Formats: sequence, C-alpha cells, structure tokens
Amino acid sequence: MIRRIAHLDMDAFYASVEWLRYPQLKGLPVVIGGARRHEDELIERLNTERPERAWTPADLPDIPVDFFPLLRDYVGRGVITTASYAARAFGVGSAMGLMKAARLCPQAILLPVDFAEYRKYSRAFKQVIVDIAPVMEDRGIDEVYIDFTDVPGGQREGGRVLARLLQKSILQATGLSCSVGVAPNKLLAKMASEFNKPNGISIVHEQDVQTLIWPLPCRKINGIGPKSDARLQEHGIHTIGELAAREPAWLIEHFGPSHGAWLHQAAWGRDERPVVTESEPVSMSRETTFDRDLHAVRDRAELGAIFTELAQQVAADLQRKGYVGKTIGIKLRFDDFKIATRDQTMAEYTNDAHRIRQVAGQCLKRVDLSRRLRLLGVRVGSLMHASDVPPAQPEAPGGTSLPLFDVQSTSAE
DNA sequence: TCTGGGGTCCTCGGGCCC
DNA sequence: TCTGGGGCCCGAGGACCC
Repeated sequence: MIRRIAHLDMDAFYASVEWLRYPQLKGLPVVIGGARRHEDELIERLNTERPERAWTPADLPDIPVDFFPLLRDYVGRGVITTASYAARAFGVGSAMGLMKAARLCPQAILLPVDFAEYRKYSRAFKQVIVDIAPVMEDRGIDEVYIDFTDVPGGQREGGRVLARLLQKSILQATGLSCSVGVAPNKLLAKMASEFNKPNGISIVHEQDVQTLIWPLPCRKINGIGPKSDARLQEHGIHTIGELAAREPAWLIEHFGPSHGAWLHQAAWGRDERPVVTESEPVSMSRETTFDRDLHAVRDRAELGAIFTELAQQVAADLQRKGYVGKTIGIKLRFDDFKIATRDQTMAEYTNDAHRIRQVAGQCLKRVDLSRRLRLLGVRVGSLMHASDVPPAQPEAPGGTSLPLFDVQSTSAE
C-alpha cells in the first residue's frame, strides 16, 4: 500500500460562512474584522427605520445592503481578519489595520468576526470527514490532514476519487467548498492543496517533485516564513529547486544542524511526519490590545482591572475544558511593539483565577514598565487534565515555593 | 491614525546536580 | 579543590501558523 496523505483546506472559510448568513453581500467588497457583533443593533435599527415589518434575527438574509456598517465609519484599533475578493481588488488584505483599509476602500462593508459561528461549521465539516476517513489531524479552524492510505478508495487515481467524495459530502452537509491536495506526505499535500483553488483537487506523486515543486518560491514550504525566506534570498536562493541544489552541509553551516537539515529534506519533498489524530493542549492564554496605550503608573487602576479580567478568562477557559496548569506567564507589548514575556512555575497545579492573577502579578514585577503598554496577556502552561492531578504533596522541609524576586508586598491590585 | 488573538515549537543561556 | 563535561529544567525570546 502506497502512503497517500491529503491536505484539505476550506475555500475562503470565514467569508463563505458569512455568505451563508448574508447572501445579499456576495460579490461586494466586504472586510471581516474588529471585535463587536452587531446583529442586535441591525435588527433594532431596522425595526425603527423600516417598521412596515417586524424584523427578527431570522431575517438576516433580507437586511438591505445599505444597512450594513461601512469601513469608513469604523473607529478603533482592529485589524482585518479576512477580506472578500472584491475588497482585495482595492489593495485591502489580511492583517492590515482597519483604519488603513478604510482609506483604501471606505465603501467596504465591515462584518465583525464571529468565531462561534465559524467553529460550528468547522466541527460540521470535520465530522463529515471522520465519518468517511477516520485518520484526520486537526490543523486549525479550516484545514486538516487526512491519511488516505488505508481508506477504501483512497488509492484510486492517486486519491482523486476519495477527494471528490469528501468535497461532495462536505458541500452537501454545510454548503461550503474546499480544496484538496493528495501526495505521499503532509509537506507535499499542503502545497498541492493550493494548486487548484477554489474547489480543486491536485494529485502529486513522488516523481512530480522536480516539475511541480521545484519551480515554486521557498516561501511556499510550510515552515519557511518571512525571516527564513529573507535569509535564503540573501544567499541567492529563491526557489525550492535552488534550495534543493545546495549541499546539506552548507545549509547546516548557515542555518544550524536542525533547521539546515530540515530545509534540505523539505526541498526534496521528504517528510515522514505521521497524521496525528489527537493532541493535548500545551497552554491556554488570553490577551488584549487596549484602545489606547496605557502606562503602568498613570493607568494603574485600568490596567489592574484588565489584568484581573484576563486571569478570570483564562481560569474560566481552563475550568470549562477541564484543565489545570502550573506555569503562569504574562506577555506585554510596548508602544514600540517590542514584546516581553515572563513565566513562573509553581509547585502546584491550578485553574483558580485568584491564584493565576497573583502569580501573574509577581511576573509583572520583573518587567521594566517605564514604556507605555499596548497589549497585556495572561497564559497558563504545563497543562494537565484536572482529573489527573495527584493529591497535594507536603511542603519540602525547609523550603518554600516563594518566588525568588518577590521581596515586595504582594498587594497587586 | 500602521501592525489581533490564540496557539506550537525551537533555541539559547543559566542554574543545578552528578 | 578545581575544572569540565552532560543532562535536565526553567525562563526568555523568536519564528511560524491559522
């Protein structure tokens, strides 16, 4: 049996889910971003301004297009999560600040992100997949790897038959389309799924690496980001073929033993990673960017309240999902965009908001806070299932778990 | 008016112990 | 007693991904 791995990627996932709810917006410049939901406000406004009908949340597809908020009216700090193709034509794209986007395309409709809705559809399409091909690896909200090797029909036409079945079943169950790449491994399957978007299928065999993969820019390899790409370019390496032509020893010399060896393997399309069907979370975190930059002293009260709320949110996440953790960390982003993190590992596991807040407060004391802050985050790592926590162990004789630097009073609020 | 939020993994340096 | 590993853990930072 030949190893056949598929990468399945939903087409324009967030936008497509929004089109299901708001078909009237299809084809228009739409930007998804910002944080606040506004359906309730929309319904309220409609009932005031178009009282000839009693509007309810079930009427979302009937909302007139001119009732949607426009990008030009947005005030705040958000970024674009995704943009429709009509909006991209104006130069608007993912990760761009909303204010900058508003200058490029003021008439674009602004929809808030609705992760709860996207997760609902995410669960739905993944359920369709595991019902047909049970060995599936979750790779985020809109993509998965699937091991076709032992699935009935998974070998036919290099995987094309099974890929077609998955596409049809997902469309039937959710109304959404996806693209599939099938290849000998995850690395190649991921690249293949991009070849034929949207609603496409691409089959890559081992002998296709030179013709299909080598002409591509290095950046197409999953794992080569902007930094590595820039370093490769400095050495005159632009395509995967050029990367493949370098001696492994040369790559190791310039990129380190681990990264260098990996670059060589990737360029030759080699990848033995298995499809992993279940994994445990390593950490959980909450972070927030403020409406304006805050100063540790001048905005102490506001900052303290946000800090406490973040701790409560992480604690609630842990409790809801049944986890405890023993490494508490904070993340700060300063007004110059520099990031600082501090961690502290406790003797015991916790998911208690007060304890998390307390230890996070001790971490905060180890940071120079003279610059203003734009982001604050609280993280809990070294996770464990709450049900697996061993009973509390007695304190080691003569030792305490007090942190090294915590010499001041601990009243953080 | 630049630049979100939630993750994973890797590297590197320091401390500690053998 | 001093020095030098190696192994391990921890904390900080960075790259990358969706």
